[in-house]
Amino acid sequence: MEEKRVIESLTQGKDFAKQLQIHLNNPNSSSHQTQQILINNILNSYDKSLSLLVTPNAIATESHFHDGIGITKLESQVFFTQDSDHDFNVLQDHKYFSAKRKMSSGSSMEKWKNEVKVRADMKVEEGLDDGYSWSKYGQKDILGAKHPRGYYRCTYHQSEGCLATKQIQRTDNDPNVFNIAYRGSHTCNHGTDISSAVPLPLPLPSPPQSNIQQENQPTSQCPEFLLNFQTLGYKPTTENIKTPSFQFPSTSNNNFICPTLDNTFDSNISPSSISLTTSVSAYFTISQPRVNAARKNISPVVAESELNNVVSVDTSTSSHNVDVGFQFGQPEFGNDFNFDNSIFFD
DNA sequence: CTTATTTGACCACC
DNA sequence: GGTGGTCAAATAAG
Repeated sequence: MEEKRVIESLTQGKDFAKQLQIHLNNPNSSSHQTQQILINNILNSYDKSLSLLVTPNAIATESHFHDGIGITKLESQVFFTQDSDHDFNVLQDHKYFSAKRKMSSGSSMEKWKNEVKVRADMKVEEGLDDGYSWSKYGQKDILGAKHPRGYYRCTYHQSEGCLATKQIQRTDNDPNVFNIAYRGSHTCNHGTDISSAVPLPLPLPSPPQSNIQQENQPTSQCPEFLLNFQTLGYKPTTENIKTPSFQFPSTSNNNFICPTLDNTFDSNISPSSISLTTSVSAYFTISQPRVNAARKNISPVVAESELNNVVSVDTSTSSHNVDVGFQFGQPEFGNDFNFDNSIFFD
């Protein structure tokens, strides 16, 4: 397993190097920051490879992140528009929820798998849509927290027995930043299809901005996922999905930078890197399951943990066909995507 | 009318 | 007993 991870990491580094080469050959379409990002990605790929070889134990910890988040990010549907008056940033925090967070029902329940931080410098009530349909079933004031925590479960909890749940809570420091915790696996047929990730078009990065808050910065020891974007004109919960507002935006002036979802690159996405994305318009999504029926040939019925793994894997492997526009190696999941999840269950 | 959300009550764990 | 998570009736929205 370690070998595969090392190979994946090295492959990612290679892919980023290719992207860098492309950018260097097309200076007009590539900013210096973009190139720096790619360089950082390359270096971090090597760092990861080395760490995997030197400290195999780190893999165990790392796997938590693979298990934990992923899908929430990959499935996040984010609409960026340059003409927006809003400034919307997303900080997705790849944290494996610690064992201390237990469910009242006891050990039989899954622990919270991950936490996503979502920054919304606008009136976004809750966190990002993640491609699934959620229904709120409770809200609770949390001790020591300024803002209540919302409890959501999959809309198909009753009809299909889907056990996926998530919690959304504003952070104390910044009400515009949300912590989103996920638990359970989607067993419904309505989850997002990761194979349908919509790649964003070139060209790349617009001038950087520097208004990004740097709280919860990722570290190499605790990979976190960060995204920044502008304008997210939607509310979470089921409306996002039902509303066909998620349409691929005009690409003419849209730039897209999407950090890879693989923790390999989490550490790459430094706040400075993130800032590069703050002025761009972009849209990324894995799919609109109920909208895009063309992808039904690819089973969306994947346990969340699996999807999380897919995220990680695909980021590392799919970078082979990563569009140059994806500065952080945003995977482009093709329909021929083939995921061998066995490597994550070693 | 149907569906989703709100919110106080209830339950389990520590 | 305090706290977090869930339930379910009431309410709101479509």
